[in-house]
Amino acid sequence: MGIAERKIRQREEVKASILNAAWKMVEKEGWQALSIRKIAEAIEYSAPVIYDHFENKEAILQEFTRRGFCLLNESIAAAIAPLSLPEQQIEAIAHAYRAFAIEHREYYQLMYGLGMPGCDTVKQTAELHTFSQLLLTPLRQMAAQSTKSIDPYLKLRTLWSTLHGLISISRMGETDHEDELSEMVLQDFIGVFIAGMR
Amino acid sequence: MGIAERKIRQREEVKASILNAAWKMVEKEGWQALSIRKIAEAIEYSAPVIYDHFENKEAILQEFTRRGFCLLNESIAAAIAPLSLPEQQIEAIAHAYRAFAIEHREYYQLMYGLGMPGCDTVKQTAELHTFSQLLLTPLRQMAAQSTKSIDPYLKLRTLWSTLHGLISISRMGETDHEDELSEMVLQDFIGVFIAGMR
DNA sequence: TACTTTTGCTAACACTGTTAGAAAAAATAA
DNA sequence: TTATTTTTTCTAACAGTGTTAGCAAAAGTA
Repeated sequence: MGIAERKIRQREEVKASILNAAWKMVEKEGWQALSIRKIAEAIEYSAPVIYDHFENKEAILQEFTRRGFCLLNESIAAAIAPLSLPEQQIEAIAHAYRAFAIEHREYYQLMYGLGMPGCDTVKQTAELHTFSQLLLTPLRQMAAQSTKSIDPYLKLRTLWSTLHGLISISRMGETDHEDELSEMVLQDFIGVFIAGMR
Repeated sequence: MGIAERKIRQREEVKASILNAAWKMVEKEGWQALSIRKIAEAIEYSAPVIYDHFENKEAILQEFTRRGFCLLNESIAAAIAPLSLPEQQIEAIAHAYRAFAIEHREYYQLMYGLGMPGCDTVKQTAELHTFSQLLLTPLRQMAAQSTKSIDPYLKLRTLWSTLHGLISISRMGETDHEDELSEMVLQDFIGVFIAGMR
């Protein structure tokens, strides 16, 4: 009986179309404008149908948060893959992080709860662990090579904080050339950060 | 005719009670729970009265953002006042910033649009300029003393970014001892940051 | 064809910010 | 004091929001 399979397939098609429609809306009008009723209209179903696929609106945002971190992890993984020196890897991570935040504006906004009621969602995202490990590996290598006594977790936090802070502050900036400025700040920070670990 | 004066006084009493009621609600239930109707109920007026004092809900949030930056600026000014060495001042600023974010959780959340639809409000806050100047002064002094060629604006951004990132990332952390960790990260960063400017 | 299950819809609840227009209160003028 | 004008404040409504209960229709099974 392939009928059960078809039902599952159709179910997942609807689920995909929900996320699809939601994403289109976010791209056009931002997270604020996203509403269950508008998604329903876009997929040509009534609003309650959405609750057969997602527990609530939060769950939809959670799914996008997860996807965002997946994309970010892939970006970073790809950036460090061709490099072997931990210093170079750290620099590559920083640039990949910034590039992701600029390229995938909406994703980043949601992931870090900037102007959204999805702030508590992040810590429940499993992909965050992968992200940590991705940064931790080169930091551990550098800590091992260093003459100083260095805590890789501490450095992970410092690096991550500055990267995220850089994006956040840059986003609320007034000037038009925020991108160039953030590029320079990043370059400057990375230099000091790596020098501080040697 | 003291009657006009009394009217103005009464008007401002109502305005103050709006902000008062709003703040109490935020302290108890967070920014998400703040609603015009609930404020109206608390001050024992009908909802439209609020629009005689504030253009819209955003304007109320804007006012709190302004107040938040005032408080932060005062905190920082008080912290650097007894110190003369720019290095010490920068360190004091960093600790004052962190202390403010921890002590005035809700203020900080609003000021930087964490989980709130008041993200665009920040750049319209005049007090932000004072804040910049407060950090810029010791950074300029250090840049002048340094053998290197240092851009104080660049360093301002780096410092601010890391401070804000530190708070943000720490807030979405899972562990209970986030405060101790952020304290250590801050200490570590300040060391590297100041060393990098000498 | 009759029965059962799944699916999807309408209608409603309890909210939200915001505005128009009427009613009540207060201040001014006669 | 009475009449008029101005100011203040309210009720009611509009257009939304997320979410749920319960019914009708479609689809699958016997």
